[in-house]
Amino acid sequence: MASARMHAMDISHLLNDLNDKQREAVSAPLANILVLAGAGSGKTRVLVHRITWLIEVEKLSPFNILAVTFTNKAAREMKTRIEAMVGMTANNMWVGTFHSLAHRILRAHWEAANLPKNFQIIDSDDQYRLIRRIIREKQLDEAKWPPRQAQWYINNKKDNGIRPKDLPKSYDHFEEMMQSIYSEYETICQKSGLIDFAEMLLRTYETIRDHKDIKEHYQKRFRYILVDEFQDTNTLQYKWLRLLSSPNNNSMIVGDDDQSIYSWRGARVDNLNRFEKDYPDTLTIRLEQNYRSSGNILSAANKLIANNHDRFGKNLWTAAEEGELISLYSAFNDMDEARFIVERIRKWQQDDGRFSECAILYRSNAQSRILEEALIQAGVPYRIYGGLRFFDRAEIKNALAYLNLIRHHDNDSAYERIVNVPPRGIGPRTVEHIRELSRERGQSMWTTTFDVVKEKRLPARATNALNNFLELIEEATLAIADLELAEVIEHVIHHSTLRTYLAKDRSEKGHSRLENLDELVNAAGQFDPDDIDEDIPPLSAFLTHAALEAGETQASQHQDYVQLMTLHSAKGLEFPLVFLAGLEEGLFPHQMSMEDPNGLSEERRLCYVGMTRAMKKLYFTYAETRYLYGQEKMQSPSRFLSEVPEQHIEEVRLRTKVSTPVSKRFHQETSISTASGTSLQVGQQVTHSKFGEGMIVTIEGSGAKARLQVNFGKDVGTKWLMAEYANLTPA
DNA sequence: AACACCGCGTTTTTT
DNA sequence: ACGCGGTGTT
Repeated sequence: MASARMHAMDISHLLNDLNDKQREAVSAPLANILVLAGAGSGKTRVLVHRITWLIEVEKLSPFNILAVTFTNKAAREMKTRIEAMVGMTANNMWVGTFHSLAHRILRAHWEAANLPKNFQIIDSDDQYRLIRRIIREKQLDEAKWPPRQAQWYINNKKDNGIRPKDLPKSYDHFEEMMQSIYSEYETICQKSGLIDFAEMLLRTYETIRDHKDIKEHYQKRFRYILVDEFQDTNTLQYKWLRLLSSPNNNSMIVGDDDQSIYSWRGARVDNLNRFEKDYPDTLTIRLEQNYRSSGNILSAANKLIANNHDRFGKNLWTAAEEGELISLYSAFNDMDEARFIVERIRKWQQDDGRFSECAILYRSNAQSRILEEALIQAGVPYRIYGGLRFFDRAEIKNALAYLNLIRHHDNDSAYERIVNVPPRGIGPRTVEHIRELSRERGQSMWTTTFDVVKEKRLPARATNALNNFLELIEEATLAIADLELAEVIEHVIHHSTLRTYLAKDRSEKGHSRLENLDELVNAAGQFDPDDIDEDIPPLSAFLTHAALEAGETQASQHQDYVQLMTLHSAKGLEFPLVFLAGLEEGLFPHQMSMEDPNGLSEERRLCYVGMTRAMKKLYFTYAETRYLYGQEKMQSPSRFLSEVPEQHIEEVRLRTKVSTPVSKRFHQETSISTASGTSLQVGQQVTHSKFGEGMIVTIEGSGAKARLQVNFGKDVGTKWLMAEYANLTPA
């Protein structure tokens, strides 16, 4: 390696414009390396430069490198940037998500994996439907045995590498039932050659583990393995990576324990520690210089996250100037909060800022509606990031199900989805009959449908309808043989009457569904089958693409929209102007996370993630009252606000009203005495001359300026009153 | 098959 | 409050 450097090779483009730590990581020896990369510390840059270094300096072939990410977006970005640097298309380098890589391995070793060659992917929606069907067939009460719960149980077991056969016999009723559903689910999937997302990883893991030749092949091939967002790996993903490593290869993992926000879906931050222990001679490098946020924002974020324990410990610093203070706005209610945010965004835009530089971040999706209303009212263009993705839309999934069924007639999952969509007289009874018979005979529903028609087992009407369906699919199968991918999809959408069916719906929704179908045809036209695999038919490649990649919902870069998203979806992004909305106890930190300390720490990390998205200016907002679940609720400021030192915050003053410093407001008064000498306290019953009897809900401030919130019951509702004038008497 | 009504839950999301 | 999914009615 040293000799490589002695040559007159120009490596300046690899190391210039990097700080010392980044350079250390990029040019590190071929060893196991843990890069603790703080928010905005340039980790993608380091990964990309590192890979280029491996190729150009260490002379590794791209063939010998494996780079793993969590999202397709991250994989794509990495690929693009590597290609730009290396100056060639590193086609034989594996860069992808855990799932896409697993899928690739399963395709190559389908026999060893005990899968049919044409195994199909089912997404979580398909999985849910299948589980629901199993529960129904077991004649169980869905209310008592929610499919969601069973789905969670199954995925959780798989994520921990546990098969039904590994489960100990249990006499717990619930456990027993879940086991039997899991077992049945596994049988059906195996029989029909279906794999869900968790299965992709588990099956790959088992295949590699149980086949020495395959294991050695990959261990030898992947001389260097790089993993991004390591704090998000789950147990199985860790074991999966562990299996690929050997004494002859090394790994570089990049992660940030402070940005671990996915423990609820199985991510184990602890894997960072395990790496240090399990991988020999690990070199740990900390990237602590932040290139994103101004000084104030960063210090505030550092102070907040310092309240968490068991951290690896990092101290992010920046060379940037202090910048503006964080502004805090205490809104009267959620509408006021939205109004304020929109007003500030307009101001930003009037000062030559762009809408697309603004992001409104919130804890839960329910918060978006009121923000949207305010944005619409003000005529500010916005986009909601996240939500239903393109390939998840029902109309798209229906069209894809047709294609799946045409491609693989035995795909029962696809069959069930569209056998009666659009409605063609094949009702639940008929489908039930076929399902039943298909199980008895151990053949697919498609094949069974043939039998049912041939044997005339059903009334003429149903038989007829089924026959039409068979003909439709067969006709399409023949017709598409010579068509281009986009034409195939167009043909299917047309002949399945999906399009005319949707066209009947004149509403805006129906209209957008039609547009989505057009977009699907369009997407197929743009699709490059080589992205998946050179060796499989374009249609199969496209279906795989659709299954593995949900499709972007992101606003196009060129359009000027305000970005709305949850804090979770904001990870990895940055914006000049950021609003953190709804900083209220119970909302953020969320009620569901407040009971256990780990939950609370994760909420705090989430807050940290949110704050560190901001480059120039950060706003905190909260509302004193908010509509939640149809009820107006009193809210108190989030504890996270009090964890940020006052020196970093400036309170936005309300119009003419002088507001109490937020630090004082955290400790809410519970009692006061009025000018007339009566003492009032929270929870007390009082009488008002006009509103009648009520109960004091909140007391704010003291003395002459004190405000009271009193609940006068159904007819009058809750009112804010000035203690001085309200003239309340104890009831 | 289309529509109306009822009851329930309601944090976060990728593949 | 609201929307979703399930059931029952026309």
